[in-house]
Amino acid sequence: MSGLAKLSGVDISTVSRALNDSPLVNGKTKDHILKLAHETGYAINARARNLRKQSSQTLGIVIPVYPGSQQNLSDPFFLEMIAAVSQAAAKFDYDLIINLPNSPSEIAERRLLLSGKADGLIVIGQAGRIERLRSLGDAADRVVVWGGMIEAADYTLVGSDNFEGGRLVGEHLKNIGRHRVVFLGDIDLPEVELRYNGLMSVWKGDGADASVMHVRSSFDGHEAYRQMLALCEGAESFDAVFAASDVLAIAAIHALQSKGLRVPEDVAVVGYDNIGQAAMISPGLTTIDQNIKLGGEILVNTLVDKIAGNPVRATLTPTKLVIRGSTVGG
Amino acid sequence: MSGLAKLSGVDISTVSRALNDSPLVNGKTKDHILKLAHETGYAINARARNLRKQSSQTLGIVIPVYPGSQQNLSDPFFLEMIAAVSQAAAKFDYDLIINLPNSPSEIAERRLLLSGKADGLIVIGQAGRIERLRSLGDAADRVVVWGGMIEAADYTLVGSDNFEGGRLVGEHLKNIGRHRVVFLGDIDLPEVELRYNGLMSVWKGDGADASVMHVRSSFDGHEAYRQMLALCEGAESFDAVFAASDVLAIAAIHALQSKGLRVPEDVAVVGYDNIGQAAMISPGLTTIDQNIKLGGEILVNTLVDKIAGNPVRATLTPTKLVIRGSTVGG
DNA sequence: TAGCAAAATACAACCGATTGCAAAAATCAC
DNA sequence: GTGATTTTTGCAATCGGTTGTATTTTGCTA
Repeated sequence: MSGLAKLSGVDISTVSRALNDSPLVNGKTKDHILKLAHETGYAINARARNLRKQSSQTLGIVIPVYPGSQQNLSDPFFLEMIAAVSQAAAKFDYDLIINLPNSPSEIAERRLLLSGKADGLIVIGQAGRIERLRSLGDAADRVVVWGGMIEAADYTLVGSDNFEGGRLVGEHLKNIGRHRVVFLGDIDLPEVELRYNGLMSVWKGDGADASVMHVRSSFDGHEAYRQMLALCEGAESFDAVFAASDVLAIAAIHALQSKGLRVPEDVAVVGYDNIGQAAMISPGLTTIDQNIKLGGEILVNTLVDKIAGNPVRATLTPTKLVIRGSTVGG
Repeated sequence: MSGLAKLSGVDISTVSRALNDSPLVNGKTKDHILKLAHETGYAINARARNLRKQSSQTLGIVIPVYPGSQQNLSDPFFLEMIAAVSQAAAKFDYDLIINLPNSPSEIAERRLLLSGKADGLIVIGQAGRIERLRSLGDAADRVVVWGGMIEAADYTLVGSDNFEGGRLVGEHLKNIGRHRVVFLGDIDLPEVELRYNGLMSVWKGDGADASVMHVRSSFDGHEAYRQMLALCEGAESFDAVFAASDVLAIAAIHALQSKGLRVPEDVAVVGYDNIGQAAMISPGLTTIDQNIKLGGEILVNTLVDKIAGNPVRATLTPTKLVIRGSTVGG
C-alpha cells in the first residue's frame, strides 16, 4: 500500500480510502489508484486489516468426530453441511475455517474465538460439547449450534424439526400398514431422541397394536450393520426399520438383504438426511430431507446477527418426507 | 497482553517471551505469568501475531465445484480429503480455510494467498484451474495441487497413481474373464484419462479379443445414471463397467438393476475411491483405494515444505484394489 | 477578487503482538 | 569487594493497514 502511495503520489490514507471505495476521495484519484492497484496486482494485507479492524472476516465450523461424539466423519451429511455453510458465509464475504477435533480435549472453540482467528463459530451437534460451550464466557455470544431443540440449551440453537421428521416417518409407516418398527440409532443424542419421540407420537393412544423397538447404534455404518445382523438372528420380528441417518439405513438394507430379507416387501426401511446416495441405491431410500442448504444459510445468518450484537432466537428448519422404493416399491 | 504485564509487573515484551516459552525469561517469572494467563483465560491475539510474524498459520483448501469443473460436491471423496488434510494440518498447528468456489470466475486462490489469509494453498483437481494457477506469480510457490500426473504441469502435483489404478482394474477384469468393458467417466480430465489408459494397457498387443467402450459422464451420479440407462437401451453389449468414481459406480449399478441386469452375474462393476458407502451397498463395490488419508498427509507435508522454501518434487501415493461382491460375488 | 463552504488530502495515532538491542540485575572469579 | 560475565528485563521499532482530525485545495457567491 505504501508502494501504491508512492506510485500515485498521494498519502497511504488516501490509497486506503480509495481501495475501500470511500466517498471521501475524488473520483479521478480513485480511478487512478484502482488502476495502479490492478496493474501491480496489489492485494490488501488481510493480516494488517484484521488487526486494525478487530475482525477477521472468518467464521469457524467445528465438527466433533472423536469416538465419544457419536458422530461419524465419513457421513456425507457433513459434507453437505459444510458446503451449505461455506456458500452462505461467502455471501457475507466471510471465509470459513474448518475444525475437526478428534479428541474431546481439543479446545478448538476457545482457541479460534478468543484468539480472534474466527469472528464466530458454528458447532455441529451438541453431544459432549455443552459444558465446553458454557466455558466460553462472553465469547459464547458468537456461537451457534446445529442440533435438536432441547430445553436445557442456553446457547443459540438452529436445527431441523426432528420431532416432526420422526412423526412424518411414523405416519408413513402407519399408512403402508407397518406396525412392528425397529428404531435404529442412539436415543441418548438429543436429535435422535426427538426423532424417536416423533415416531412414537403417531401411535400414542392408538389401540396399541404397534410396537417400536429401539436398537442402539452410533452413526457408524459398520456398527449399525452388525446390530442389524444380530437382530435378524434373534427372535424378534419386525416389518420396518427407521434409521437415524441414511448411512445407517443403507447399512441396514445391506444387512437385511444379506440375511435374505427383501426390502421393502419383508421390511420397509426409512433413513434420515436424504444424502446424494439415497436416490442412487437399489431400492431407492425413503428418507427425511432436512433441507441442509437452508439450514446452513440460517446458521450463518443467525451467527452474523449475533456477531453484530443483535438478539436472536432458536430456529427450526422445515422437514420433508421423500418417498422412494425402500418403503413402497417392490 | 498489556493486562498481563500490569498484573505481573513486568514489561509486555517479557510477557510475550514467557507465553512463547522463550529461554530468555527467568523460570519463576515465566511460571508466574503463565499462571496469571491461565487464571484470566488469556489467549494471544492471533491477528496481531499474524501481522507481526508475517504468517497466519492457516492453509487453504480450494475445491472447485462449479459445473464446468466436472467435480461434484456431494461426492464423499471430498469429505474424506478435507478430513485428511485438516488432520494433517493440525499436526503443524495450521488451521484450514475451506473454499468452494461455485463459479470459475471466483479467484479464491489469489485472494487467499496474496492477502495473506492463508500461508499456502491446496487445490483439489486441476481441471480449468491451470491458467489460474499460472497467474499467481510468486505466490504459486505456496500451492500444491491434487491431481493426476501430467507432463504439462509446472506446479507441484500430488496424487495417487491413476494409471496403476486403472491397470489393476483391467487386470482384475481380465482375470475374471470380462472382455467387453464400459469405461464410465470423462477422459478429458487428466486423472480420468490416466485411469482409462491404465485399463487399456492390460490388453495392449493381446490378441485384441477385448473391447473398451468410453461412455462419457461427469462426476455427477444422476448423469451417469442416465447415460447407463441409455446404454442399456442401445445395441451394445458389455459384461463389465469401470466407473471413474464410486458415486458413478453406484449410479451405474442402480441403472443396471433397474434394467433387470444382475450385478455381478451379467455385468461386473468396479468403482474408484473406496468411499464409506462402497462396502455398504449390495452387492459390495469392488473399487480402487487411493489412500486418501495418506494423500492428505503428503499434500500438507509437501505444502509446508514449499512454504519453508524447500524444493519439492511431485509425489505419487500408492493405490490398491479392493475386491467385493460387485465383481466376484453372486 | 475576497470570503466562505465544501471537497479532497495529509498527518498521526492506533490495533496487539514480536524482537533486536540496550540496560539492569544477578552470578561468578579472584 | 571489585570487575567481568551471564541472566534477565525493559525500551522502542516494526508489521501494514484504518480512521479521527487537521489542513489544504477547490468551487462558489457576491
